[in-house]
Amino acid sequence: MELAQIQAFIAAAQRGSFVRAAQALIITQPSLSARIHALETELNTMLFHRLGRGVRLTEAGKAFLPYAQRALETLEQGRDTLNALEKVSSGTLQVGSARAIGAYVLPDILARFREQHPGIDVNIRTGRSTEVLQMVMDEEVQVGLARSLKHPDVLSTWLYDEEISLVSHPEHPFALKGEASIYDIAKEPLILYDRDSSYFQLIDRVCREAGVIPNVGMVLDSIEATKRMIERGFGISFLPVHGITREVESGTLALIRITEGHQVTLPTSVMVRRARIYSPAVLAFLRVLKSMYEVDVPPLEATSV
Amino acid sequence: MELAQIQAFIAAAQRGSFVRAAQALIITQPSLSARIHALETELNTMLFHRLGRGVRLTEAGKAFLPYAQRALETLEQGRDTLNALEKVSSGTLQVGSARAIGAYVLPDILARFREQHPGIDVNIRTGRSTEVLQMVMDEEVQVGLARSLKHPDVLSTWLYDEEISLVSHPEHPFALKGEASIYDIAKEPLILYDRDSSYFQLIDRVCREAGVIPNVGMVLDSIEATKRMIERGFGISFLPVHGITREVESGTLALIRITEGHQVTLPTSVMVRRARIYSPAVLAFLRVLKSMYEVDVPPLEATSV
DNA sequence: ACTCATCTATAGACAGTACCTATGGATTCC
DNA sequence: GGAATCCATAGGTACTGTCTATAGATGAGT
Repeated sequence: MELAQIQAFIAAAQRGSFVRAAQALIITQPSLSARIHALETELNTMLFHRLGRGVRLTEAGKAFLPYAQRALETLEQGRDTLNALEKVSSGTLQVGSARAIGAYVLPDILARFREQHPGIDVNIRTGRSTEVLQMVMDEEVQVGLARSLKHPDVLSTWLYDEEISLVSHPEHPFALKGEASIYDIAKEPLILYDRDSSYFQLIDRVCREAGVIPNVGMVLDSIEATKRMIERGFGISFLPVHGITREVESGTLALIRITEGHQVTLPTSVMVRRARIYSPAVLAFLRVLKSMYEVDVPPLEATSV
Repeated sequence: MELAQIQAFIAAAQRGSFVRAAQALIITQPSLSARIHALETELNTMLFHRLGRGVRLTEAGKAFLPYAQRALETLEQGRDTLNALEKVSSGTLQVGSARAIGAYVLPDILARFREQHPGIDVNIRTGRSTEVLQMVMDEEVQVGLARSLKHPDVLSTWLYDEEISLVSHPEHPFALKGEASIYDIAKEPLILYDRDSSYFQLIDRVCREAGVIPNVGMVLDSIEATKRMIERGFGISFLPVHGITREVESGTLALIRITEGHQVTLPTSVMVRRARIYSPAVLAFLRVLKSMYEVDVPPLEATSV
């Protein structure tokens, strides 16, 4: 059985004539006759009575017709679904981003990306790093930017280390001195945010490794809220440097060096689901990351269809 | 799009490997790879991610798979339906018959037919001649035996004239005399049957053409009941000769000649729906009729598949 | 890190197919 | 009875779908 035979069968059934069915399918009448004959041979039954002028469905033909029509309609619906999907995803890029990256780093990346690829729409979804990993796994997004996490089905490429700095009010004794020791830090009320985040766990780990128990004054739910509290003198915090460049330049927040020289960083990666081939939009985005961060992104050698 | 491509797509989706899908479809792996590639080219989308070992459906592939499976299932159901239809009708013959023919003439025909074609089952459906015509029209039966009726879509071939004879009790004055006039007949209680049948209309017409009003004593519902009443002396009747041969031979009923020489007959035909080709069983049946009645039956020159 | 196994994709050859035109045979219409 | 129309067959041919052989890529094992 071939789809061309099914098409011939349906066309002949609808028109009662091999000649008119052939015209409709833009083939010659002997070709259509041969298609019908081949189908009847394979099904081992006559589908049409041949009259002097035209044809008429047999009982078998009448019985088979609904199935034939439904099968072709189903394939047409499948094709339509793919076309709709293509329309939706063609020229778009889904990016998953950890919150800190999404708010303070991704805008620069997107500005550069849009310069070079104005026709590609980008949809951003944010979450914690583990959530971003899952989005990539489930193909809810095509590309993820987050703290480096490992999974056998995901290809991660390190881009940069996010620098985390101690921050205080500009008139705080730490700011006047320009530096603070771990011992001093432990005595100040510490403002943190997002107890479940990798950032929170990082700060907690750094303090404990330094042998101090952090004096957590409050836990907020965002970097922005944290900045406002520090500006009002309610405490100090560790924040990603990318997130406070504007406040530091305007003098409302101060970066404090740690006397012992501790460097706190979060390695940040780009993640894609492992596959042989990536869409042009994904490849374009990875090229922008490569040029901005001057690192090799492995999938870039793969070709697309 | 070809069904072979759909089959390859489904097999690969189910097995996650072109090699195993090819094995399942009993083709080589490059053939399967080519089928998938052709399908993806026609649909203008990737259906599979190619991994190092095996393949995985893309989102587009996942979206298309249910449609592909449903289409193949639908065609399989269509094929199953035809197989079931074939099983029902293969080796069987549906015959529609007028009641008088079905009871007294058809048995001889069927005896002869079964001698020559023991493997063909015959299903008989009876009714009045107009009902038999409709059965042939609707293809509820393949062949009809009834009073000759005309329809543009039905091919009728005369077989014989059914002789209708006056019948009485053997000790009835008519039987003793061996004949009766129309005048005499009109004075006797006439027993008829099936007021709506062509036979009833025939008798009524013959009497009126002879200028007499039939003295209808009773109307029964079958030839058998009519015979029993005549045997009990309740009246006389006109009956098909084929239907009373046994009673005449055993002396329980008598055939009465009509003095004026009236001959009452019903022309009897075989009917088939017009078509170019007939099944072997239909052709076999028509051949038996041809040899029994020594008439040409037109469709016999047509060939079957 | 290297080698081997496994999988998909490509290239070239070729038998089979699906289409064409021409025309035969049958039926219908005038 | 002849013309028109329709379906079926025959012969020719360009194209297709499959094969084998092998290239290229990835993953597993050592």
